[in-house]
Amino acid sequence: MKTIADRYNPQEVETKVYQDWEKAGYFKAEDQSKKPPFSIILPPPNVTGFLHLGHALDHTIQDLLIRWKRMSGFNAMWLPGTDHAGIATQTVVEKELKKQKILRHDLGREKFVDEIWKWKNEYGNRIYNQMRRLGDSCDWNRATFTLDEGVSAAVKKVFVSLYKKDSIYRGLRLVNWSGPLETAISDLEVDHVVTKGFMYHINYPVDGTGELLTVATTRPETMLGDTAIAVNPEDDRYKHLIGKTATVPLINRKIKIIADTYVDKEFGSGVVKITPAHDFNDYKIGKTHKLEFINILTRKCEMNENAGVYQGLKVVDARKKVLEDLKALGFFVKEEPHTMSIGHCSRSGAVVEPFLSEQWFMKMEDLATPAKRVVESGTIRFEPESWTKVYLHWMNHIEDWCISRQLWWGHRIPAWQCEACEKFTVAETTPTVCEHCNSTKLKQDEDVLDTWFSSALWPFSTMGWPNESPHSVETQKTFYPTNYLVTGHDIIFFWVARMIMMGQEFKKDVPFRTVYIHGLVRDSQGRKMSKSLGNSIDPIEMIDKHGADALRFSFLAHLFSGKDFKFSEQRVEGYRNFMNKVWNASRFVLSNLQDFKVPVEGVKALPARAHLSVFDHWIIAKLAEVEKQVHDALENERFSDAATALYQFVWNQFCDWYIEFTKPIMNSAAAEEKQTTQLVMAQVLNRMIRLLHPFCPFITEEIYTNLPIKGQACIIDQYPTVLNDKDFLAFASKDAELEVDMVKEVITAIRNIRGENRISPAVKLNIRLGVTQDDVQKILSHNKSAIMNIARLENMEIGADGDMNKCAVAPIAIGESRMKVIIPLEGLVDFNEEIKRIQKTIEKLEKDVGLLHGKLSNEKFVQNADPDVIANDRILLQQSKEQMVSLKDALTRFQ
RNA sequence: AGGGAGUUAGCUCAGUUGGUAGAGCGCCACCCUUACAAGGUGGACGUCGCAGGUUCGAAUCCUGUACUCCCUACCA
Repeated sequence: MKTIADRYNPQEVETKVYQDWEKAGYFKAEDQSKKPPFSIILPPPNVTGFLHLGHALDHTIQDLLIRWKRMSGFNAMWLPGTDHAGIATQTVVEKELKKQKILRHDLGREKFVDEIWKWKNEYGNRIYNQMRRLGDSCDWNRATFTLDEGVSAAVKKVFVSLYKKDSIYRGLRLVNWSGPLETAISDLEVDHVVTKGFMYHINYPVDGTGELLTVATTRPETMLGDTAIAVNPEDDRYKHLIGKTATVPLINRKIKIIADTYVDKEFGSGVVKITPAHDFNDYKIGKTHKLEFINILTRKCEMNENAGVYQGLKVVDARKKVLEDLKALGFFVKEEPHTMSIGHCSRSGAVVEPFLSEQWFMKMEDLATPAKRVVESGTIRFEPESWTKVYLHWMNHIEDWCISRQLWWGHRIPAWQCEACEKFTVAETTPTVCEHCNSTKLKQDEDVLDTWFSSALWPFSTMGWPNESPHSVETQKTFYPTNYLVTGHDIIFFWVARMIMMGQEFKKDVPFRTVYIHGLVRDSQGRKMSKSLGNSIDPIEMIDKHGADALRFSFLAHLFSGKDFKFSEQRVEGYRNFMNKVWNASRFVLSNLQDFKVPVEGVKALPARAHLSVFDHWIIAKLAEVEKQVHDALENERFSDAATALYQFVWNQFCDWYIEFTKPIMNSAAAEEKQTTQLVMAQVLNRMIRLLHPFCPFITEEIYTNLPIKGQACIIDQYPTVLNDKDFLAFASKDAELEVDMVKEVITAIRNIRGENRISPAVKLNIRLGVTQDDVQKILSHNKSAIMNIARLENMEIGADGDMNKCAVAPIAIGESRMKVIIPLEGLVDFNEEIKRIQKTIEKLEKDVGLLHGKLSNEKFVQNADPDVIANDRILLQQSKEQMVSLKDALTRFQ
């Protein structure tokens, strides 16, 4: 038998343990198996990214599920992957090249994309290796990248198929535009920042009347693109001007004065300039009133030829110049401070401009209908359930999705424009002739697809769809739909909803059964983790310092139904301590099994009932309890309940009591009794370690290797449940629970008196247990040595109360049993502390008695309350009264 | 503005059918008791946001209200 180090050192074991798992192939799932399938697809992190705490939380939950199911006899498959993350990756590589003074456009598309591939090949495995540090038990053979050939084929097939049924179309629309990146970006990539700016009031002369209309705007430079002025139709101040025209200062364009209820009479001046090509609201008005759309910006967000003399200026400079000129020409009225929220590009930091451009769109309404239905019907369940409403609310207000991006990194749109007829030919393979005019002059669209397009297909594209090879077919048959999708609530719309739609459309089935939504990881004060705040924490650093198991456990033990997770290193340290506790408890057991004869039946070996100590029966009862708690909690995704139940079993039952109770048996008892306890101890530890494994896999695997009774490896050994463990758990005993509770109460009472009277643990006490009931006397004398050992006693008498003169007294009542712990204090302490202690107890009892008496003398309570509750209260009242009497008596003995 | 969530100990949070409020951390005191000082034992600390209502009884159910957070859309 090996011995293990006296302090748990995660660094020493984690790498080795992980390599052993991987070498043995325990993470691999079978395409075909007699075992029931259980599958999870990992939300793919950015291929060039680092593992952050959000991933760590997300992965810990998934790994817990996978390991639990794997141990529970399932063909558990966890499919890892990485995302090409269009904008993010392109930006990173672009920045790197800039350091070498190389610009993207200098390289050209092909060479630049080659550079990104180089980057991907160099750093693409970094995050996988970080995942290994966390203990992720993914089936690495199935690892997929979003630009892999198979996934690309799926993307093309889906695009073409949706285009053919008119669900994908091309259109001129206003989109969020990032100037530095020269691309449209999704709403997800826009950060709204509350900014202090100004509201500028500007006069527009009304043609022919000599009147001036004062408009209020935060963006004076956009007046160069104005094509109307709008007022509220009910606004008496301006009613007479509706239908007339006004002149835009600086560029002298004649524009209509129109009426629209969108205009708020109370806000600003009640007059709004309309710039349909540069504002989302104005765009809508422009559409309804059929206004002209004048674009005044270039793709780099500089002023274009429509801006006249302002051409070439950046937006902010144009604003300055426009204001100067307005002042010079007398059109400027005033400026007022104004707070507004401005969209910024999350990648470049630049202000996002609404920009009119040709883009590809996906019609969402038809796709949304079946996707709503599967959630409404409960085929897909959100956990926590409240996200269902959020999801449906969004689906009911869904808008078409701009799927094209003006980037180079990503899935290029499979559409070819004809130079002759300008129409598009959309196909999975490069077409040779235009399908409209048979011209051969075709040019592929320059744009790539939004990253979320390929993500939407992820649950089935990773399983080989649409390839029809046997492997692909079997994989899909076995593992689709998956069981869980685990992710944060920030991407429900961008990802979860779209996967559901695509699953329905192309697989005619949901992509997953349960969507488990966890909160986002924040710092200990609840702030977002960000570089600028300097509060971000690297999970790898946490693993280096405290071990992966401690990090994982700290997540699982504090994961409360979808709430944001406030991370604190202190808490990780707490669970590091717990890991050490597990380690040392195991060490204790192993050191006491040196002479243990391993039964040939191994884990099936059962103790001979006759020789089981009451403590053995008791710990098995507690084990049965925790097995049930853990199972119920995991089945209901109450991960923190499971973690907490295990924590308490290990620390408060196994370590605090069972180990202490067994010490005397190990040291002095008869060989037969010792052997039985050894067997129970080995069996309980074995189960405890297996129960803990999905939560903290490394330490448990390492301990498991050293156990005398064990299977092949903890990771694939059976997960204990009250069902599959029933033979062993049959040794649990209710009587033993009652008996041990009694012993624990007595010991606690003695410790309590010791503590409050500050009697040193070094002082061995002489005590008396006042008991009149025969059966209670019997139980206590049975357990005399245990009590004496643990409570550190010199002598212990059991019998009548005797002389309680100058004694500390603690009454105990368990069920029908009554006893008193009586400790003579003469010569040990100053009595004042004990008098205070007793007085405090009496006060508490008086309060209780008053309360209970009040309740029980209330006729309505007696009439209406549950009989059990009444009976219980009656017993409590009687007990409290008895205890009060004996304590009052004890108190008089000090005078 | 619309939608969602929350308010319980100093901090982070449990509290499943209403029946005298719990855990971990932190704090205080005492202890190196032969697995563990990353430990042990004991202790202090709560008007359950506020106000009503239902009930014999409310942290829990109902109504109102204050505050906080998140999401979506944002007023030119």
